Order: sequence, then C-alpha cells, then structure tokens
Amino acid sequence: MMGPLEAYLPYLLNRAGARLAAAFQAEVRPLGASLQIWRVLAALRERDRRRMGDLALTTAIEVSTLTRLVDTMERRGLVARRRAERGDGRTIIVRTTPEGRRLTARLVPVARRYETVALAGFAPADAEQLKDALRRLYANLDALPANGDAAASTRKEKRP
Amino acid sequence: MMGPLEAYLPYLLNRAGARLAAAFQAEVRPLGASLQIWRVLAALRERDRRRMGDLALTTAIEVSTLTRLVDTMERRGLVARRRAERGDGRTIIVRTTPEGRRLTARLVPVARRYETVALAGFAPADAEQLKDALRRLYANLDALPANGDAAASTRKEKRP
DNA sequence: TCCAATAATTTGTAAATGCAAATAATTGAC
DNA sequence: GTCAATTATTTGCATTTACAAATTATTGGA
Repeated sequence: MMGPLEAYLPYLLNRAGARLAAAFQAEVRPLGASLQIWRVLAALRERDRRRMGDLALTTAIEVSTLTRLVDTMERRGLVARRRAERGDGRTIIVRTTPEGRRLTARLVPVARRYETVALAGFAPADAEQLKDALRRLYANLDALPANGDAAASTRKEKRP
Repeated sequence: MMGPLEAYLPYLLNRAGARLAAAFQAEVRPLGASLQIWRVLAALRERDRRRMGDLALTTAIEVSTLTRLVDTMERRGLVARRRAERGDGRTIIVRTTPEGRRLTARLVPVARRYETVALAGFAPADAEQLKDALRRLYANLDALPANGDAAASTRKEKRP
C-alpha cells in the first residue's frame, strides 16, 4: 500500500463490507435479529444440520464467538444443538427450529433487497465478474496465516 | 438472496474481507499493532491532522469506538489529540507522532504484500475493474439507512 | 445579547469478540 | 485394548464494540 487509500484493495473491500453490514444490521434489528444471527440462519438455510466448525467456516464467525451466539439463538428457540450420534461423536450438530425458519423467512426479502441495491447499475455480466473476483480473492488468501490452511498449523517435524 | 450462498454478493464480500482481516491482524500483532490501529494510521498517512468524524468515516470505525481506540493510541504515543483552535472549536484534531509514523513505516510493507497476494493472478485491468466495482458498490449503499445519508437523519418538517 | 437548534465528541453500560486454556471424544500405533 | 496425539467444542477472561445519553461548542435568529 502506497498511494491513496482509494486505490488500496483491502480498504475498498472493508469500506464496502462495513457499510453494507451497518445498514443491514440496522434494518433487521427491529425484526429481532442481528447480522450475525442472519449469517447463521442463512448458512443453515442453505444446508441445515451443520457442525459448529462448519458453521464457523461458512459464516466467517470465530468458533468461540459462534458457540456463544448459538447459545443465544438456542435460548431464543431459533436453533437446537445435539451431539452427533452417528459418526464423529465430538461434533455438535446445529439445526433450525420452526421458529428459526420463520425468522429466516422474514429476513430473506431484506437480504434480497440488499443484493439488488448493492448491484444497482451493474450489468449482469459485471455483477458476475465481481462475484467471481471475490471468490478468486478469497481463494488467494487461503494460504495465509490464521486461515483455512489447516495443514500449516498441523504440519510438524517427523519426531525429534 | 435465494440460491446458494456462493452466489450472494454480501456473503462473498464478507467472506473475503473477514479472511483478509484475520490474516492481516495475526501478522501485525507481533509488531504491536492491530487491524484497527493500522486503519487509523493508514488514514493519517494519507492525510494527517484529521477530525475524529472524518477519521471515523474513512476508517469505517464507529465514532464512539474510535474515541476509545484513539485513547489507546494516544496513551501509546502513536497519535496526539488537540482541540481545533482555528475554525470549528467543537472538532478535535488527531495527528501522528514520530513514534506513530515509525510504526506506520513498519506496517506499510505488510499492507503492500497483502494487496499483492490478494490480487495474485489478476490481470492489471481485472484488478482495476474489481476496485472500481467496489467503489460503485459503496456509492450505491450511500442512500441506505444508518449510512452516509446525513441528510436523512437531519431532514425534518418545517415547524409544525 | 440570549437562546434554541444543530453538530462534534465523549461517556455509560451492556453485549460481542477473540485468544488461550480446558474439556470431551476420536484415532492410530503399538 | 491402552495410550499418546489429534480434533471439536466450550470456557475463562480481558478487550473491543455499539447504541444511547451526556457533554461541549457553534450557529443563526429574535
């Protein structure tokens, strides 16, 4: 980073993301939700009954933060937790409740509108190209410290 | 939002931003900085002596959060605050100290590297197009609640 | 001049966050 | 089958964060 901030990609990314997040958050709050709650519900809407770690990865919420968020959502009757009985018994499976799906149904239209507003004036091809660039960007960062590079944190010497 | 998350723009935006932020944060922490500290320093690097509100706007940090962040940075000798004596006396001017500029100098190379890594494999024109799309996106969101639409929160009836 | 309205910043306070340590369960080597 | 290493999740705890209310200062009338 050297020139003006306007030319610095992480800056542009954060700026756009923060503005989107702030506006969305303000809008769903009266509905009894938060941005983070929406993220969990959206992930479970795409595929229900997910493991905590899986949810953390798709929502980009830290696992320990997610634990407490799911606590809250469980208390509110939006999701339920149970330990996996088939397969790996260390994992906890989170699933939505009818109440959770009801709330999701009220949030989806808001989310849809945000996609529309954000991409106003974009030709369909331009919107697609933007999305694709963001996917590539994300993939590029995979190898960095503190990220999906699970191998890096696991990699070790062969017995000293 | 209806289909898979992979097609939902706010999701892609947050996912990329969060991964970038997490990795950067992990990397600058040993240098005694944080992502938020970097954002303030980067803003002041572009233009020093800014008002708090201005700083909040460019860093996308909430004003009240920024107040306390600047408290910390001031205690650490990275910036100094003074009340504006010329012009509007309500405003507080923040400026960097030599120590702050020293830290900035150590952070800039890291920031540069992140831009490079994030955009690896992008043709220069593609990178430019991505940045431009993010600027347009940001502008599109300007009219939304809880955002730059200062007029909206100020707008009022003409004396009932 | 004095005042009401506006604006910039800070403070009160409760909640959210993240790192590190602890807990719980699995796996593979022997 | 047992045990060390690994993995998934939670907990402890200090910090960060955000909303709302309070504070400080300016501005434009009457």
